[in-house]
Amino acid sequence: MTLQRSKPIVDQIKPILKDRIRNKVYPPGGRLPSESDLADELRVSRATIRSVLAQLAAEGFILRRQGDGTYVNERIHDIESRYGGWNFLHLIELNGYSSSIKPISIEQRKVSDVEADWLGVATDTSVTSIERLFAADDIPVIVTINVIPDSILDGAVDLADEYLPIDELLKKYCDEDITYAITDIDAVSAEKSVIKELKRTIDYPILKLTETFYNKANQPVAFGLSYYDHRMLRLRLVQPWG
Amino acid sequence: MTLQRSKPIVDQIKPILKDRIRNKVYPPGGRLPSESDLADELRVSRATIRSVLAQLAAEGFILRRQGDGTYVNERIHDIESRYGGWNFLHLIELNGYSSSIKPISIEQRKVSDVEADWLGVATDTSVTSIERLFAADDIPVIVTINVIPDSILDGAVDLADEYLPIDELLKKYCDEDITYAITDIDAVSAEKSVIKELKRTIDYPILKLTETFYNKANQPVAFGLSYYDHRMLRLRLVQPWG
DNA sequence: TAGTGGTCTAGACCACCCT
DNA sequence: GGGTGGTCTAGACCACTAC
Repeated sequence: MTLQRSKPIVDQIKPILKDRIRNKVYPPGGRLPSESDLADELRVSRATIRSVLAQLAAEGFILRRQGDGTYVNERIHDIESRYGGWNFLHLIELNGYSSSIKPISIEQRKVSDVEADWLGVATDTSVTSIERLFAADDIPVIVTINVIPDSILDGAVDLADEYLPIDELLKKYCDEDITYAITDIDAVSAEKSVIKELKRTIDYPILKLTETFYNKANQPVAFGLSYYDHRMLRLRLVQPWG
Repeated sequence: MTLQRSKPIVDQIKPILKDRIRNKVYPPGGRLPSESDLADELRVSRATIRSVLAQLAAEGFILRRQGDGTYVNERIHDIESRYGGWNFLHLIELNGYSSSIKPISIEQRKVSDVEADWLGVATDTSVTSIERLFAADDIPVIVTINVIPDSILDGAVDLADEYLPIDELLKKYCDEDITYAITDIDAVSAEKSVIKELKRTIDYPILKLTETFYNKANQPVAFGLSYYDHRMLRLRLVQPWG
């Protein structure tokens, strides 16, 4: 195991430890080696190890107890099924289903009022809208509509890229990196347009996620509306306290 | 401004910078002093300052750009209204409403099946259940039911403590600190029992939050069910990317 | 008491942005 | 080029837990 200088050491070590947890080299509920031991083994400073462990703790993978040790959180075997990060395909797989994605439409059109508001653009702005359906074991569970202003889009979106998550689309077509996202969560009765895609009976509520994505310059670069059938796929948050 | 040695410096500096942002010493969208300048001013090392700034960035308050500077995120003036942290009274205030809390009941009873499942206890376990109503401008918006196993409770809960958030209750009556919480989010039709408290028409969906709280030993110490009227109070997440 | 994680320092070098 | 944040090191001391 050799560490390269090109990539941050932290980003190289994190997947190593994640793999060890996944492969039960460090078994569920079991203790990890001490910071010093890990630092020695991986030939890095203790501060670097600490930085990695802090990230894993923030994500809930490990629990740290002063004077005691660092332990694998056995309750979070499916921790990546939590909200945040946002790759629906991955999310579905991690919940034990086979995932598939079905493009519904790609079109250029004027923004809606809601979209213009969140994106902070004029109401006659042209956008590219991508509507997609995610299925778990071929059962439709999520419908998403993503909207990107044409002004930042570098060319038309290739139909072959319909499966790409929003952050990769932005990277590929706008060279934009998402810095953070704001999500509002609502409960809604399944509207007719949505019901059609989700193929469910009309009378039970689903979750509506209203997302806005910002770049490094703090400008909104994309907007998303997702209808989420939580009966198949739980929307789960892990919140470190304090 | 003198820093004490007793409390971690990071925890002393963080509120200082937060205050400066709130009081617009560092105006919205404006730039903070460089890490070195802050380190000099506050008489700490750059690493310490960086640790504070990393926390503020993770919470969305500031944006950091390599080679450029650190900026106040003007979009997050109401950032504390995001989910996580979990003090509903505070949340309501930050949304610009006057907040109030109305205890509905405190009782000792057997756990329900759902509660027993989440808490990992036997079905005949005795628990203390606290049901409360939170109002914004006197309009009921949240109903919460918190459940704590009597086995870890140190004495009966005083009626005067009904206004305490769950983490403070656990601290006071069990001497337990919450390490993390897992929350599942559902959309539900307002059930009759809930409707009664929320005083709404029956036919629109609300959010149901199912929370389990864990201590340092990774044992569930409390369970909560909250019904959340998102029409008055948005449920908002801020997600740092990457 | 030994070993753990928690905090903090001082300094180095790098990547990046702006002018 | 000069300043910024990003990464990393080596070492120190402290607070806490388990034994």
